[in-house]
Parts: sequence; C-alpha cells; structure tokens
Amino acid sequence: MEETRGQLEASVGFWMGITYRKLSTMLQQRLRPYGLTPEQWSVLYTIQRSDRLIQKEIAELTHKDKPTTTRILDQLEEKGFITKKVGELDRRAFVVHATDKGREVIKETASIEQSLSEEVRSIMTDEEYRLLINILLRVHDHVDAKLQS
Amino acid sequence: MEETRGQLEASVGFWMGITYRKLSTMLQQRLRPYGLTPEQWSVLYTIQRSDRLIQKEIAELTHKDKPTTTRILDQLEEKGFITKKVGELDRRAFVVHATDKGREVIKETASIEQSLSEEVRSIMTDEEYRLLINILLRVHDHVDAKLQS
DNA sequence: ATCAATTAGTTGCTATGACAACTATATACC
DNA sequence: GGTATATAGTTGTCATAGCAACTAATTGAT
Repeated sequence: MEETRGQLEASVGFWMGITYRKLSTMLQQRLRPYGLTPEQWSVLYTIQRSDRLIQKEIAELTHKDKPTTTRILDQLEEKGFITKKVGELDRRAFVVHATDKGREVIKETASIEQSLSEEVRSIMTDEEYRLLINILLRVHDHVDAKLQS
Repeated sequence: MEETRGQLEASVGFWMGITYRKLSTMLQQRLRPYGLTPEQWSVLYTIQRSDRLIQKEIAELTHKDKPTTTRILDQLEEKGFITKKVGELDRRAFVVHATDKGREVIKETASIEQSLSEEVRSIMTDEEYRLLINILLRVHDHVDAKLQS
C-alpha cells in the first residue's frame, strides 16, 4: 500500500511531517475566524490554563524555543489576548497572564480543537490511539536524548 | 505517563508536530556538513531517483505546494545540485534533473537518512512500526479528504 | 563586596509552509 | 480561428522554527 505513496514512504519522519502539516492546516482554517493560528492557540491555551507563568515556563510547556515564544507572545499581546508584567522577584522575567478577551476566545474555541482531536481519534481504535501517543513520546525522548550530546 | 507531559497531551496533533520537529532537527544537524537541509534532501533525493521530472510532479511526490517547491529548487540550483530545462512539449513546464554533483551528494548522504530511519525504527517493534505508518496515512487521508470540501 | 558565570528574554537571519495574486503557455469550446 | 478556461510556475506576505549573538538581571565563588 505504501508503495503507491512516493519514494519516501520508508521514512516515518517524512510522513509524520506531512500528516502533521495537514492537521495543522485544518485547525488553522477552523480557527481563522477567531484570529488565532494553531500555535498561538496552544500558547494561549497553556497560559490561560496555568495562569501567571513566565515565558521560560511557557516555552517549556509548549516545547518551543525562547525566540519563538517571544514572537508568539508578541502577537498575542498585540491582539489583546495576554499582558506581560515584569516579575517582582526576578526582574529579568515577565509574568504572562491571559486577559478577559484571551480567556473568552479560548472558551469559544476550545471545542474546535477538541472536536478535531476527537475526529482524529475516531479514525483509530482506542488501543491504536494509546499506542500512537506512546510511540510518538518514545521517538521524541530518544531523539531528544541524542540531541543533547 | 502522558499526564506529566504538559497540558496538550490529549492532542495527538501537537505531539506529532513536536516529535516531527525533533526528528527534523536531528537530520538537519547530520546533513549540515553537506550543505543540505532535510527538505532539500528529500527533494533532491526524489529528483535523482526519478530523473526528468517536472516541478509539478516533484511537488506531488514530496507533498509540497508549488511555491515551496519553486524555492527549494532555486536553492538546489544555486548550489549546483540540479538544473532546469524548459520542457520541449510544454514550454510552461521545467524539466528538472540532478547534476553529477547532486547525484554525488545523495550517494554520500543516503546512509545518513537511512541510519536515522533505522534508529527510529529500532525503538519500536516491526508491528508497531507498520501500525504507525498505517495510522499516519489514515489520518492524512482523512484530513486531506476533509480539506478538499 | 566584586567579578565571573548563569539565566530570561530579545533581535537578526535563514528555511519552510500556507495562501493569494500574478504571468505565460496550453487546451477546449464554439 | 478566436476566446474562455485550465495549468505550470513565480512572487509576495505572514507564521513558525532553528540557530547565533546579544542585553540585562541574577547568582555564585572567592
């Protein structure tokens, strides 16, 4: 079956990228009316869920590097979804929290992300789903460990 | 186990993205000495494998859109890995083929991509690997069908 | 207490990808 | 044959990500 899919079918990495981008595009289309991209959504969701995080913590939770986090936060701030406040204990750090508008947009859009997740989940068995997550985490951790060295 | 991984663990899409980027970064680091990125590598590999493709075909085989394909081909051409020739039958199209230098660099680097693929494959059973590919394709096809409409 | 090393965040550069608007050529319809 | 439509490719814009170099504040070592 895979033989009909082009020359790179043997490389699970390429298929992971292709499938991920398709999923991301679909979420992007559904979120567009709310003025959020999928990555902005995930950052805002993380902020709103655990309020009073600093950027470093947001970066860790969302698995983004610091420059990417800075820029996504800039966009969320421009759109009025978050505010940044210089840390009281550590004046290098910014404490980020969601505005009412930010909490509101997450409330409105949470079902969009959730329904896409459920849609994906529905095309496989629970056992397959569990295994998929498990394999992704194993691959991630393996490669992550190698990248440190 | 997944509960310790942050707030987005329920969304397989986010984990697919995070894991894919880790894999891509690792391949990027290993390919760097050869002056190729993972995406450039996959395009050049595809060209060198089925010579005399036109850009549209390359785009389809590598699952990239036309603008992205144009730009990656521009970079490969600048580096002397490919040449473009106006099509004889269809003067809108460019026939792309790999130069000796392009074929040489794929020969030198094929083992890098292969060993990373094998490394990934080694951290799961054959059955898990088969299932992973199969699930990725199913998700891809499902979302792809939805995106058309 | 001072100076070095660490840490939080920013800025710049490059690559990729989605999307829209565009040019040039080819095909179809009448 | 001429016009409408489709197709191949390009260009521009924005968002994300990796990487390197940077600033400012903090911590640590003596």
